[in-house]
Amino acid sequence: MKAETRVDTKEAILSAARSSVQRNGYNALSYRDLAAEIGIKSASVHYHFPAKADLAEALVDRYREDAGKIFQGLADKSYDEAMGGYIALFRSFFDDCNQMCLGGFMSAEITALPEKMTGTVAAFYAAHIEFLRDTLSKKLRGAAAKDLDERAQAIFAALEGAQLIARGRGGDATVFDRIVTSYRATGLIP
Amino acid sequence: MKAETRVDTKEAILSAARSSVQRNGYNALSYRDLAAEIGIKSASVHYHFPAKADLAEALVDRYREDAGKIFQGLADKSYDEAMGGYIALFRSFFDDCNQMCLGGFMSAEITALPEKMTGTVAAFYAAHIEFLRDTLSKKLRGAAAKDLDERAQAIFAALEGAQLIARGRGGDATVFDRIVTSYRATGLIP
DNA sequence: ACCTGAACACCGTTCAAGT
DNA sequence: ACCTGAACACCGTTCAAGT
Repeated sequence: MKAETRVDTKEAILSAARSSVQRNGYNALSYRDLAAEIGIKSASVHYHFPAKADLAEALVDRYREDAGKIFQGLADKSYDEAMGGYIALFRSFFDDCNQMCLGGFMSAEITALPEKMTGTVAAFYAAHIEFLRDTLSKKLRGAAAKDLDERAQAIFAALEGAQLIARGRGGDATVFDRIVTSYRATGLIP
Repeated sequence: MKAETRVDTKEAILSAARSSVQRNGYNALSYRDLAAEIGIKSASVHYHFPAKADLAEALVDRYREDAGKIFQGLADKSYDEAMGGYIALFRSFFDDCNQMCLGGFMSAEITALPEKMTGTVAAFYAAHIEFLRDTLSKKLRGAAAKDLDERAQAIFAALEGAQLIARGRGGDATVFDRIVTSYRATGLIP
């Protein structure tokens, strides 16, 4: 089918937009720049995503799905491998132009987004908390479900913060590494 | 003197801009909205701060100075009071329209700012690390200076992350509180 | 010294018009 | 179904002109 051989415009928009937002944030994303990169006009981007908020919502949904696949791949691994893989995920952002987690950007720029996006961002958080809870349960066997949830949320927040601060330091991955080492040494990350 | 009785325009710009940036970020700040709020024209804002980046730099510098004054007020307190006061500072952002730390926003939006701002943001970080290092030294008496620095950086990053995630949850201060409780319980914050 | 109106090239968004 | 040119009200920035 033709539709499979040619590059799908909607997919091309999502891909380029995701890269741009992870580099510069949602407010800095330009429909005209995006269109130019793909080779269409900005009005065409509006055909697929009427408003910027629609594009943002699609981006976060897709982003959460992709994270879910990675989490699935780590699900049957040991605690050390699963937690190590999860942390490596956060670290990988620095390999490509000091990018940042989409969820972190959406939290910062949440006021620029419609109310509806609150639920979209919450769903993204929930996916992370769920993975971390399951992973932590491998290590902290006797722990209550509520305690695992609290710990998962704390580790997620701490890693987002480590990424944010390392980004502010020019995308220095060793800053991220040293902070994570402290998280492990103090016992936040078991 | 007249200059003392009337409200200084430059000060009014800085004050309004700070509030706006802490709510919505740097990219969302509008010179025209800012001018309208103060009662001048946007071209007048450019007279005081030629480019938005100049305003951002002045904001972060002022912000760091204000933080320094608060740190001084906590300097001669006990460890518990100093650390408690520091954490209360982060929590206070939620009391007023889900604001965020200026440093956190600048880290996220660092790509929208000129290279020069890297040093400005770094100076802001350094002020926090210094305060935390001095505070931690009250509790961890025998610790090496390097270890205190690492721990200070980790706590700072973790608190920025807690604020970011609670902001993404609609500015729920109890989310921030629960995360901080985990930081304390696990030993990241002694 | 401080402010302004007008212009510039940008921006998201809309819509009638094309294929 | 998908794309586009043109228009709209916005944006940061510049500058000659005002006081």
